[in-house]
Amino acid sequence: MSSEDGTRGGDAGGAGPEQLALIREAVKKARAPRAKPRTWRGAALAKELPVARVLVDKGVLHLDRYFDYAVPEELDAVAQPGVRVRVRFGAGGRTVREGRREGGSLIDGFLVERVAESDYVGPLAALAQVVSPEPVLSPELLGLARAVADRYAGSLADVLQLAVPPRHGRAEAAGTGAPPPAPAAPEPGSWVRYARGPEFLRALAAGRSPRAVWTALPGPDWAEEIGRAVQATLASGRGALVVVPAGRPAARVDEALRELLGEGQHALLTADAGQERRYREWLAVRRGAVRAVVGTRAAMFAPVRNLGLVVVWDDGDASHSDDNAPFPHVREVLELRATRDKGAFLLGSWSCTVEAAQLVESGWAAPIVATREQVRAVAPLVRTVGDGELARDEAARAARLPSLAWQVARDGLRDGPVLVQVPRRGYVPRMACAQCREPARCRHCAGPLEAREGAGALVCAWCGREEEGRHCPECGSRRLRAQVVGARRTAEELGRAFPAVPVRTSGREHVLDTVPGTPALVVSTPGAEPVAEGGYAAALLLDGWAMLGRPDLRAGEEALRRWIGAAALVRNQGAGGTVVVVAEPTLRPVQALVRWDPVGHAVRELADRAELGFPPVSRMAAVSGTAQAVADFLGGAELPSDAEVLGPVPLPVVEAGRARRVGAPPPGEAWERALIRVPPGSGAALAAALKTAQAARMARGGGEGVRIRVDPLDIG
DNA sequence: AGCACGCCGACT
DNA sequence: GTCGGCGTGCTC
Repeated sequence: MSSEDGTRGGDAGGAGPEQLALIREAVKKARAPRAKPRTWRGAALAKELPVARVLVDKGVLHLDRYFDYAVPEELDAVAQPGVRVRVRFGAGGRTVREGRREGGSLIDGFLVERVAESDYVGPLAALAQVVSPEPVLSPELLGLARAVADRYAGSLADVLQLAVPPRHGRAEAAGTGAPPPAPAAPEPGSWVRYARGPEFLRALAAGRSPRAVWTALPGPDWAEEIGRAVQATLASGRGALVVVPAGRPAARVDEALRELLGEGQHALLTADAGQERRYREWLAVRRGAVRAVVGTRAAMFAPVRNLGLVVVWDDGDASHSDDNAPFPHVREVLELRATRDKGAFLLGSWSCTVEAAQLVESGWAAPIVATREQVRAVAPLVRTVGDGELARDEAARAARLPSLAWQVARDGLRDGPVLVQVPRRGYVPRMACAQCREPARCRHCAGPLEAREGAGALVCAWCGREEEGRHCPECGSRRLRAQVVGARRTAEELGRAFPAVPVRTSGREHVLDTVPGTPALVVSTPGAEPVAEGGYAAALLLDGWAMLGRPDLRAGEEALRRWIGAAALVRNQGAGGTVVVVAEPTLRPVQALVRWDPVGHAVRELADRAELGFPPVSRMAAVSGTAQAVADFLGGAELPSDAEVLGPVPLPVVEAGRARRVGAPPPGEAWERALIRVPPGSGAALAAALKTAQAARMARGGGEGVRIRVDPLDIG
C-alpha cells in the first residue's frame, strides 16, 4: 500500500495538482476498453467466458495473484481451467499513444478459471498458447497449493513448481487405462500386534477417516502394514497416498503393494525415475487410472482422486523437508490434505518426533502402539557404555573401543552379521557442561551458546547476547567442553581386530540394500544401514555423544531416531540380539533407547519445548539475508503483536568452493539471521505478515529480498 | 527482471 | 526545441 503520488506529480511545470489529476483521468479513460470486448486485434474472442484468469509462473511474491487474458475463439475449447498456457507478460510495448502492440516475453502459467468479465481496467492481452489440453491443476490441487503457500509464507507459483511435475509430451500422448476395481478389504495381518491396529483398518475399509500416530515395532513388517492400510482404503472406494523419505523405503512399500494388490494398481513416484516416467505415472494418478501412490516427498502433492488416506513414514527424517522455497514439510502438507479432504491420516515411525507427540497430545490423532510385552518380544537387548566406564577401561583407551563392545561384537560374529553405526563427519562443535554434558543454553532465550573465534565469552547463536560468568543450571559446574566430533577410524580398527571376518561398508556414496546373514562386520553411517537377512546378531552404536552434541534442537530426538533405526534391524532379545550404545546412560535419549520408549521421549521433549517456548509449541520463522536487508525487512514488517524477534545474529560465512548446506548464505557473503517466534495460534498471522512484508520489499524494487523459512530445521 | 514513462539537464 | 540519462513503478 504505497501511495506517494504527490512526491513526483506536484512539481510538473506549472500545472496544479487538480489539473494533473484531470489529465491522468483522461489518459485512463482513453486506455479503458469497451465494457465487453468482442474482438481482440480483429480476431474473434470466445463467445462464452472470454476472460481467462492466469497464474503467471513466476515465484516473485508481488506477482502472486492472477492476471486476466482474453481467450481467442480458436483456443476456446482447449483453454479449460487447469491447463498450462503461455502468455505475454511484462511491460512490453504498451503506450498511451499507440495502444497495445505485441510486447513482453512469453512465459508459462496455469489457467485457473474462465470468467465472463475482467475487473482489470485496460485492454487485455490474449492467451498466446495453450501448451496442452491436460488439466494438470485441478481445483483441489490449487486449493492445497494455496494453503501450503500461506502456511509457509511462500508464493503459489513456488509451490506449484514442487507440486506439478514438468511436462513431457510423449508421456502425455500415451493413453491411460480404466481405473481398476476396488480390492477386497484386507486381513489385519501383523496389525494384530497393535491393540488398535485391526480397528484402524476396519475404519478405513468402512469409509471412515481415522487419524493415528503409529509407533511401529522394530523389524521389516512396517511396509506390509502400510500396504494393508492402503488396501483397506481402496476397498472403501477411496484413494491412498504414502510418502516415505527415500527410494529404498519406497521400494519396500512398492513391493508390499504389488504383493497385496497385484500389478498396475498403484504408482511409484520417486525423483530418480526420470522425467518421462515420472510424468507418466503422475498423469495416471491424475486421470484416475491408479488410486494408490507411494513416493518420496514430491509425491505429497500427488493428485490422487477421492483421497481417503495419507501416510507418512518416518517423519523425523530430514528429507521430508523440501529444500526448495517455501520448504514445505511432508508431515505438515499431509496434515493439511487430511484436513481439507476429510481423509484419514497415518503417521508411522519406529521412533517418534515431538511433532507427532503433539498431534496425539492435542487430540488431533490417536496413538497406535504395541504393548510393552510385544515391544520386549521384538526389540534387542540394549546395553550402554558411558564416559566413566570408558575412562576406566584400559583396553578401550588403547583401541578406542570399550571392552563391552569388543565382547558383543565377538559374540555376535559367531552367528551372524554385526552392524557398526558410525556418525558422519562435519558436525559443528557446540559447548556443553564438562561435568554433566548438559548443553549450554542462553539465559535469555535458551538458544545454544557458541564459542566464537576471537570472542572471549560465549555467544548465543540466536539472540547474540554474550554470556559471562555462567555456571551449569543442572550441576553448578563452571567448566565447559566442546562437543568433539567422532571419527570412522574406530570402525577400521575394528575391522583389523577381526581379520577373519569380511568388512562391508555402506555410506553416502555406496549404499548397500541388504547383506547376507553370514558373519560380517557391516560399517554404516546413519540412514544407510543395509537390512540383514535374518537380522543382525548385534549392533554397535559408536560415538553417541557426538550425535547428541549436534547444534540442533532435535539432536536428542535425532540421535534416538538413528539409534532405533539401526537397532530395529537387530534380532530380538530372545534370539540373542544385542545393541551396545557408547553414550552416557543418564542422558534422556539413551534411556529411551534402553527402554525402547520413543514416545515417552517425545512427550518429555514436548513438555520441555512448551516450557522454553520452542517449536512446535510455538511457531518460528527464520529471516536471513545481508545485515541491511534483514534490518530493513524487520523495520518494515508489521508483525503480529505477540511476535518476539530474536537476533539478528551473523551466520557463519561459507568458504567459496565448499559444498554449502541448504539455506546457507551464498559463498563469501556475510549474512545475518533473525528468528521470529509467535505463540500457538498466531502461526498463520506470522506467515501472512512475513509474506506481505516481503512482497512490499520486492515491489519497491532495488531492495534485495530476504530468505524466509517457516519452521526452520536448524535452529540450534 | 525488463521496460516504459516522465522528469531533468545539455546541446544543435 | 529535442535528445537522452536515470529514477520509479507496473506487468492482465
